[in-house]
Amino acid sequence: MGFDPRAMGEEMAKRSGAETREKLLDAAEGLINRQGFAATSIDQILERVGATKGTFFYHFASKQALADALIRRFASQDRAVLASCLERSKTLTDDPVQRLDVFVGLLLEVADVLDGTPEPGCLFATYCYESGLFDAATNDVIADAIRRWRDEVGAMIREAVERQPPRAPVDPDSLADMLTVIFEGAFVLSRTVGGPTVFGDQLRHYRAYLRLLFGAGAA
Amino acid sequence: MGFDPRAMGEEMAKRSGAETREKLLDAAEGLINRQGFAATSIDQILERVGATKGTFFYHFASKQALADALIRRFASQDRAVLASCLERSKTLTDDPVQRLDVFVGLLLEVADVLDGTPEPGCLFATYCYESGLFDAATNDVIADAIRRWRDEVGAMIREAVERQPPRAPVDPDSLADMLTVIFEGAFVLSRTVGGPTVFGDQLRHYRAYLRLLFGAGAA
DNA sequence: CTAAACAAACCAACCGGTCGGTATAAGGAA
DNA sequence: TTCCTTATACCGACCGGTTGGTTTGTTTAG
Repeated sequence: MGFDPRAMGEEMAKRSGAETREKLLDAAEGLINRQGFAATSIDQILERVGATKGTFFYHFASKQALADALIRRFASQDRAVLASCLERSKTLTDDPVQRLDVFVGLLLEVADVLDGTPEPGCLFATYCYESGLFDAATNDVIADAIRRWRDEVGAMIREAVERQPPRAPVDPDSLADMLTVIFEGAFVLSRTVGGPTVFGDQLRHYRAYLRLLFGAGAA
Repeated sequence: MGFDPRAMGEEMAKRSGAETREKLLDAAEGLINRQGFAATSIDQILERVGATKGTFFYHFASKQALADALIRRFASQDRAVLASCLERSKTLTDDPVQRLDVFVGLLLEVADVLDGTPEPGCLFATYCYESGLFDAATNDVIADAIRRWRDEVGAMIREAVERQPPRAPVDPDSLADMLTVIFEGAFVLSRTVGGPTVFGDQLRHYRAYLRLLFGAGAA
């Protein structure tokens, strides 16, 4: 968001190319969240921002390029969330089993934010249900992002399993994937039937499952 | 499906309006699964079926009407799966805790089918990520279908909880919703990173969670 | 001067939708 | 049986509007 302290008067600094680009991306993301990519026209995006066609094609070579830039930005934010929770959980505890629990606890804060968002959406899912419209490179961005969660969370789970044998046999990869599954599933649930604590409730189930598996205190 | 026993020769009965309608729905579903609704043109559907514009608008008043007919058909199939698994689980055992386990076991067969499908997709999710394109009645079909799962599975869980207090506190509704969440999440996972046993693995985690909660098999 | 944005006209392709017409089969009346 | 009517099912040319994208030129700020 970062305001520009110099230009708080009335007129925003006209000479900010990157800012206009971000505004175009923001408007596109909002519209795509409701209608999908195909139904979102360039004119609609332009109308929201208050720009003209020339401006759009100055910043993006094509609509496809917009789509690509958009998921890359989204994937970057997603990566930041993962890295932040990962790092904080490592700082807070050294025990692998506890760290896993703390990690999910930190994600619960993210879930609360999503539950407080009017129309929560995930660009990954939106794109994947229109995957036929995008080229391989664009689709790969999504796959890479999801695989990163699997790798990082999977590593944590492996450490926890090593420290404390789970109460039931566990496949670390699919158990790590389950985090993605729960988030993506919660998006669908939230957008269809709604509810004020969908993300939180589902993530708490995941945490309860982990706690039962690694049975804190009791074995 | 009901075949016409009179016209089994070679030429299909020309006078089969319902059949053409189904073919249009099938073609539309396939295309929408890959591109979404907005990007799927009527001409594309027609080309697949080998029909012309006049035929389409003879069977459907508009593209919106096609969308509506399509989810209603999908919701009807979805309802059939739920009813089938529900009824069979009731036949197989009387104990509420076991019935829940059997029910999920039957769904595992469905999961195997999905894992064997080239491009598994759920129209509910596809629509929900383009929800801005459909009217309220169309969107309601999806919400009703998902609520039905919550109600039916939620009732089973409540009976199980009553019979055998779970190892951790349980909210029946959100635990029932978790089934939908896992399926929908598995769709996204399957379509992005792929894998031959995504649905099965995730559903097995759900079953493992239930077994740990209700201590089936081992206590 | 150059980067960044505005303005407006223009284009071919495609979109959802309309419309007049046609082939076929069933049903009734002669 | 033959003829006529009627409804179903389908055809394909056509229409106005929108789409992504282009072009050419002007303006503004650093």
